[in-house]
Amino acid sequence: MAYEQEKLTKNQQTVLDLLENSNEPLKAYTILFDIQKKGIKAPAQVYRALDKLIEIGRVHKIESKNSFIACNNNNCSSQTSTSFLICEQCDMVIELKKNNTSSYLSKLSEKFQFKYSEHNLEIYGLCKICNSNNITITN
Amino acid sequence: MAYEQEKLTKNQQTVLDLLENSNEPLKAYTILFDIQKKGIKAPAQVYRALDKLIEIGRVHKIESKNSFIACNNNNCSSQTSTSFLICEQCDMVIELKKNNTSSYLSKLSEKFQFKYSEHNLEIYGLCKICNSNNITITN
DNA sequence: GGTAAACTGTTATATTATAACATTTCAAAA
DNA sequence: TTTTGAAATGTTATAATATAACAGTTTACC
Repeated sequence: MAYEQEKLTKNQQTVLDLLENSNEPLKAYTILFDIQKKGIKAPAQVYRALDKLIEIGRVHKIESKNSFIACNNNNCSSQTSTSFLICEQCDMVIELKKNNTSSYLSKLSEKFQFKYSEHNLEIYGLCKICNSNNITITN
Repeated sequence: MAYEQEKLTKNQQTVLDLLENSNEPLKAYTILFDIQKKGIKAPAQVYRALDKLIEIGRVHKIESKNSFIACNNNNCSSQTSTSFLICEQCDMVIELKKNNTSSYLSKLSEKFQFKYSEHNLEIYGLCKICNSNNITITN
């Protein structure tokens, strides 16, 4: 464990701390609001920190929600391909590791004579907990 | 062929015509600019037409590009799950049919005790033409 | 210690999207 | 064939998301 991680600056660390302690993806302006007490006052500061964190693989963007989430994979660094399971009910997100999907997507691309480079995959549905709650309620 | 299609209104048809004649996904404000000569003057008009076209499955949104593309599947109606191959070089997009991915994604979700409902999949890479051009150029 | 690259703080602005509301269209029920 | 109600329209205003630009500061490192 404990990969060598790039050292973060104050703003980057502040944004990452917030994301790592969140149970769901956060929007940029939510982040801004939540860390104003730490001296970050402008959107550009948040977006810059996010850009860097994304670049080094510590944070990912969930495109369909304009939201950001801390990476939960130790060795995601510089990975631009992401796959998420997103619970429609509680907003919890599970991040899948690249090896769960990349080879399949690469092969799928080949069928269309398309050279795979990277991907975003956002799967919506119900997490285990919400699904079992629903079953209980509706029976 | 020739599925019974829901009848479109003037604005919806105008927006759809533009998208169907485009070689790449278009942004909402590009659409607005391109159809101002047809009497559509405000963003809300474009977004309303897009919302409806998306709802009935004639148009899809490519989330990572904030762009819209006409559906090239005759029977996509009411389908919210989409999969695209997007060429990084020429912006061409191939839309995959649902049966290419859904069962795989559904099974993948199950491994994480997650109940699949729908998905967005955006694969980036090189289309056949751009890929072969590149090979030619770089050799 | 000099210096280049990266980061910061700040103001302004661009881009993407929706709210709100009065009016019009149009198909289908009375 | 009226009426009526849901959907669509035109319009103005504003919200939400994101970037540009620039001067000043910190940091790594030679």
